Amino acid sequence: MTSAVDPRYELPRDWPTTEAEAVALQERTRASVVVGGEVPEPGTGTGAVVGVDVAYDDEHDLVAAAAVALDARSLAVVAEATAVGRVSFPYVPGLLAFREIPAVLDALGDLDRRLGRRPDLVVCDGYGLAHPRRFGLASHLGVLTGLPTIGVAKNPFGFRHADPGPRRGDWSPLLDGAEEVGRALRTRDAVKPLFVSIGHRVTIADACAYTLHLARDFRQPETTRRADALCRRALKAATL
DNA sequence: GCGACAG
DNA sequence: ATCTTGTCGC
Repeated sequence: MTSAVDPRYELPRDWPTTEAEAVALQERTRASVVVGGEVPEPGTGTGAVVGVDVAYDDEHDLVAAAAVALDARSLAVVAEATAVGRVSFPYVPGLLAFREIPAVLDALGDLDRRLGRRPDLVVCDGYGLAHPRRFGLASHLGVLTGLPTIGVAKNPFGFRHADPGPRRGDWSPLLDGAEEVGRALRTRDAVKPLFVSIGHRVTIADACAYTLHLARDFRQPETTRRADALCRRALKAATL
């Protein structure tokens, strides 16, 4: 007998309600992250690369998530899915996953059914291992779904980094003390770098290679741009 | 106690 | 994240 809903896209029963529970869950789940693995070379895969993002309307207590699948080679949009729900957790630095993942899982599960297969890679807006407890949004989503994930953020959070060279592709280590937790990666010549980190089942080199491939025309990856536009539209539609 | 702080 | 007009430039 086949279950109607894939359990890999369901919220765990022990999903936290308080900050203390959330931190404790991160501490005991961080060991499940897999660093390294094989994903198809950027641009040569025959599968789909998925971008996820979330938008909020705190006035109406609404949250809208979007998951957009792009053809790994052409970057053309092949499938889209959205999910709307109630905001269930406040924004707390270090606990972003608990605010975004519920809606993201819903959208991702729907997208999987529409695609008819699992994505090659999921690109998240935020961090993976570059996190106070090495378990940011991208890593958490990866562990829950079992999918390869990466985190691409627009800000360095509290981490240190030297300014990368001026050209697209130039990068410098993102450091938490002496530990390298990710990379500051320049995706466009003379434009502010992005901050890339491993989510789950990928190497940092592949994470950066994919980010560059997806950010061919703009500073941000095409996956993130499409997902961002879609979740904003879904939020407006839900508000009206 | 003060400041910093992904989205 | 979100509140927000025009404006400079490709």
